[in-house]
Amino acid sequence: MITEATQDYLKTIYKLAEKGKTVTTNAIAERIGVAQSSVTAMIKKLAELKLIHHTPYHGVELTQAGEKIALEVIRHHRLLELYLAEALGFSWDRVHDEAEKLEHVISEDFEDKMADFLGNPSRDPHGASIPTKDGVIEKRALVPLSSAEAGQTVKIEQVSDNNPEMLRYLSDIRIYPEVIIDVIEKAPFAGPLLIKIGNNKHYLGEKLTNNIFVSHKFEQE
Amino acid sequence: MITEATQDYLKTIYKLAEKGKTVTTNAIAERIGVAQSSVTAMIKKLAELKLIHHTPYHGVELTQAGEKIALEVIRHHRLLELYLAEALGFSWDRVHDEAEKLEHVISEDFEDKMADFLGNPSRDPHGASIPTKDGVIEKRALVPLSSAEAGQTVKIEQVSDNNPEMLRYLSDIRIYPEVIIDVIEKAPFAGPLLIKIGNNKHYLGEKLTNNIFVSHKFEQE
DNA sequence: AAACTTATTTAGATTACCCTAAAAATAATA
DNA sequence: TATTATTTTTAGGGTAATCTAAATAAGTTT
Repeated sequence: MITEATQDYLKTIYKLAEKGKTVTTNAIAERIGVAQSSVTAMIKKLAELKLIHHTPYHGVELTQAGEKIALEVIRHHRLLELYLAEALGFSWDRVHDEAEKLEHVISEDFEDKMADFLGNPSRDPHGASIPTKDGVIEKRALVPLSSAEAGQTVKIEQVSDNNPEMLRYLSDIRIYPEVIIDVIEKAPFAGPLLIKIGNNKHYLGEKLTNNIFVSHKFEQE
Repeated sequence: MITEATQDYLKTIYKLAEKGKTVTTNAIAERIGVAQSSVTAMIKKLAELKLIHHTPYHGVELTQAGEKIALEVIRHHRLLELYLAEALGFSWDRVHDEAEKLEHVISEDFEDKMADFLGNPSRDPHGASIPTKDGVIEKRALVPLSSAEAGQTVKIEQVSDNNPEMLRYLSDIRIYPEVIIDVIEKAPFAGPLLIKIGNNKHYLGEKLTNNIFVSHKFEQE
């Protein structure tokens, strides 16, 4: 039986791997919020179940079976986030925590009925891609807003979903997926960005701009 | 922290107590589907948490604190059942199992939003009363259909929610809460009942009539 | 290469829940 | 009342996930 903890580890490994870096024991421990030794123990278990490959001292990789489970959990999570927002009127800063608990317990039937209600959506409220039922996920080449240059016009594609306070601020200043913004200036040494949204300008610090992902307008259309 | 298992035991104790009989270790074990010794252990824990009173060899009783938790879980369960049916189109034989898992993980916020969406309902799809947010539950004097006599006209008030197969049969023959039926004849020695619903007649065995709860029409209005 | 730092793993415990099998208490019957 | 049957509890274990603290391996500096 695949436990909730197992699902959480697989999901976490998937997300860390997505960023390109090798997935270390440490990184998993930090992300999940457990001791490193707990991760070592779980890694051993996951490797026995053939859900990951583990090269001691050199990190882990999901097997196909492991990735399948990870994507199922992620599908649940993202469908839930959108469903909670659309059907129940949750604000976008609250959907993550609720989905985090529900993702492990809903049935296939529940999943299908949500997907149906939502018209088989491809993005969650934060702009993240929703894997299909058979485990296919759209891969987009997004860059953090922090890497944009003064003078560029970019489109907000996605924002991190796990910091409610940040999400509230972002909605205050009208930063959502699909919004087009202009980068007016960029202070040197990874300093704040001055951006323009409609008629408003805002300075955004690095903490923020690392968690906002954009595509360049000219690359889009 | 109140664990899921704790919630399940309290809910089960509440439901058994509701039937009038004393709540024995055995009854709890059977209902939850665990060994008796597991129940003994949990009883010890619940008594330490002052959620129940325990008289060894003579059963348990919920304290006020215990009943409060039980009613919260029951509220979650019944709101969820109705929500799943109304908002997501679940058939009434499927809502129980799904609600059984979700009831432990939804937030207060989720509960409130469901209640809102449903217009603060007082009954779930099987006719069971939904406790209010502050733990008040309407108590009705219902009798099993098996105790009705030939010639009586009764109103279906509630049916057991935990047997999907039975629920499918009941909806096949149009037995739902609020439906009025006539008891045509009753075979002796707790035999089957012949009932009339609209223009159709059906024989119902004891297994069924013990799980259908009615009120007598003349008592109602 | 030796010494230090950092990352990872092992060792040993803890908590929550569950189990089987045996013992003890209570209730039912001869 | 003594015996039998039933119910409940104790005794002793197991699994899954977690922890702290100590040991080991790998990577980095001097």
